[in-house]
Amino acid sequence: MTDTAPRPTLEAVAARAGVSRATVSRVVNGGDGVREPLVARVRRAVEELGYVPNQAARSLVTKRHDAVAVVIAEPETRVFADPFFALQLRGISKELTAHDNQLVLLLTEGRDDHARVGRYLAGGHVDGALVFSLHLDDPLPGLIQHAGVPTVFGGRPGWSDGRGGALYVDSDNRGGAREAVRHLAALGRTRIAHITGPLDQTSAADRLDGFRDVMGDSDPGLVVESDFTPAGGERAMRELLDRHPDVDAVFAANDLTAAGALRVLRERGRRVPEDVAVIGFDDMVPVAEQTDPPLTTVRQDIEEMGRLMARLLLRRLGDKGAEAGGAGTPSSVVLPTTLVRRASA
Amino acid sequence: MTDTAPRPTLEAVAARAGVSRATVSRVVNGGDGVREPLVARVRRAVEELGYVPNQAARSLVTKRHDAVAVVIAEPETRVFADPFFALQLRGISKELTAHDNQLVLLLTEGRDDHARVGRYLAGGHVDGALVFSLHLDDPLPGLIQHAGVPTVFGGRPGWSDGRGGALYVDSDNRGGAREAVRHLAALGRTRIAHITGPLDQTSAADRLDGFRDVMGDSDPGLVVESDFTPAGGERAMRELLDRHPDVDAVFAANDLTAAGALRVLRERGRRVPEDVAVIGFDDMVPVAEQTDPPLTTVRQDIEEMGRLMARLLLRRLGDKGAEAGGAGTPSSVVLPTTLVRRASA
DNA sequence: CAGATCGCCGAGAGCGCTCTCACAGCGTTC
DNA sequence: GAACGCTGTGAGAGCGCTCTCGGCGATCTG
Repeated sequence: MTDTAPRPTLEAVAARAGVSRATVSRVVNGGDGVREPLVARVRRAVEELGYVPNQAARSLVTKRHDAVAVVIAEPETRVFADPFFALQLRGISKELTAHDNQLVLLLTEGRDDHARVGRYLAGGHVDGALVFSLHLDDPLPGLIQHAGVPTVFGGRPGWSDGRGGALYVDSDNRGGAREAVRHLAALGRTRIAHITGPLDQTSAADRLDGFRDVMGDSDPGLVVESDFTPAGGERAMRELLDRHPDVDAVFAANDLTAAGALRVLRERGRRVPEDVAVIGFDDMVPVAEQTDPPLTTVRQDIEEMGRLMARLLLRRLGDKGAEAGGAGTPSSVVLPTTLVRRASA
Repeated sequence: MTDTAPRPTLEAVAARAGVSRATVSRVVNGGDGVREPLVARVRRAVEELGYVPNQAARSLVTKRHDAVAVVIAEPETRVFADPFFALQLRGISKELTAHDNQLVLLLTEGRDDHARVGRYLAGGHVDGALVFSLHLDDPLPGLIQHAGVPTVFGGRPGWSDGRGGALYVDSDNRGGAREAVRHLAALGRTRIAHITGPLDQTSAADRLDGFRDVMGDSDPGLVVESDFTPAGGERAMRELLDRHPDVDAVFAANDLTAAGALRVLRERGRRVPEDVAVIGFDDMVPVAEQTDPPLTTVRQDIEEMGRLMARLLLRRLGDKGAEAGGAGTPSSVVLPTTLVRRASA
């Protein structure tokens, strides 16, 4: 409640320590090239006055902000239905704070927001951006690249193959899907179906590719497109059961979908996993553990993805500066997945 | 990749428009007191050059940052198990961006992080803070008050009764609990139990109070302390069933706990809701809809809570400045809850 | 129609910091 | 013992903006 205590400036610290502003600045920023007795004196003055550098003034001259934007597009859709982004944020946050960077969160919904984000990023308020954009046709990535802000994407952007240079971190959706389907096959299942996610998202497309890697195009009827929701899972499962009553295994593109499928299976009197084995994707623990039976699924290390995204970006930012150029330019990363066996397959 | 295009300054815009820096500044900040032809000329120059104000320079003189910190303490515990914080964040974000404020996210885990956050807030990088601190003994709120940053808490802080002035937004945990228990009573249940959350959190304590408001202290054995987790819910339910086999209704302090209880009930052969009616709290949709049977629960408007928190803070910040003082000082808000009837009660 | 008033605009100071540059002090070399 | 390097320190400019203040033309008053 003490209204705006006048925060001490460099000048004040300098006066108290009996040195110049420049020396205090040097000490505050690492203390290279200042002799020990002075360093101590300055440190003490800083301590006594409770000096904290004014970031605005600093940024003004360094053109650095030590801040990174995290852009999450269209949160309504999916983001907040599961802890996916929360975990990524945690990973990002850890890495960022470890390097004294701030996290500016930008949530967007709809087109006008895109413009706002574009302006913000172009405005040079942050040093870089971490962007989550799920859909192929999202204009956001384009805007951002246009803004010229160093960026790392969460999940492979749909267009990244052709053009070079887009940095991203993704998990091995295709490999994970393969593993899931192989597991079902190893269980002796022969009529294995796949309920996909929305195929305009690379994660869903990649999981479908993984499925096909193992199953081939043999019976296209066993692939039903869906939308990552439980309701979608129910619908797809019904369709599947009607068209192919002999189906004995289902690989669902995510856990929510699997949960929906599970319900329909029970309702239709199929036992899981005896009659039909089910595997999900994501390992959304609160869901996967609550289903009946608990869901076998493919886990991705989400927090680690976040951490890696931040690390990649920070490294890129560092390279531009005068950091040790030894590490070379960073490149995109695809993280492995692991199959988590519970009861459903 | 166009390395740091030299962003245009006020000076540049002024030159192009043939006016002074001051005039451009006026136009950029609302344009009061500048005659129309000039306004238009400046606007055009801004457009043509793609001018974006340098926030650092601006903050340096205004001492305003148009940024608010959101502090989430100890995310590991509970935060990321459910979409609770994600939804709050969304509400906060909406309100903040509507008033052109940025959201700086600070996630903490452990004591050293507290110090870091304290330093950051004291450093005056943001105009205010929105703080989520779940536990009574959390030192963070103290630190923050000490830092003298205008703050709004998410959820009633444990100590706020005695001391004055702490602004918070909470949902009506006590009232919601009362409603839940009354609903069970109206169903004709007489042996109503309560599985609590961790009682060092005000939300859990308030829900217990609400339970007692209706049930009195009649049978203390019907209250079992737990921890907001599914496993805790299972444990508590078992204990309850062992001690009171005649229990015919359970009010669980949250949905996760209720899900655990449901499982034990089924395992022990009790039908829900016929033998035992169950109500949760939170309306964590992905969980509440997946349980068998779907969970009756108490919903709180989480996104609205976030929005309100931001609104309160913004208003407080505005008051300090030269805004219309008409609205008076804002005060804490308690949001109503609603009972969502599904199948479990 | 003179004088007071008002609205609009420009000049200039200064926010708190970093960074370059000059210079002081010291040790080294021939 | 003079010339030369160092290293450590201070002086000062300037980052891009806001905001006060003073000037000046236009309007209002008596």
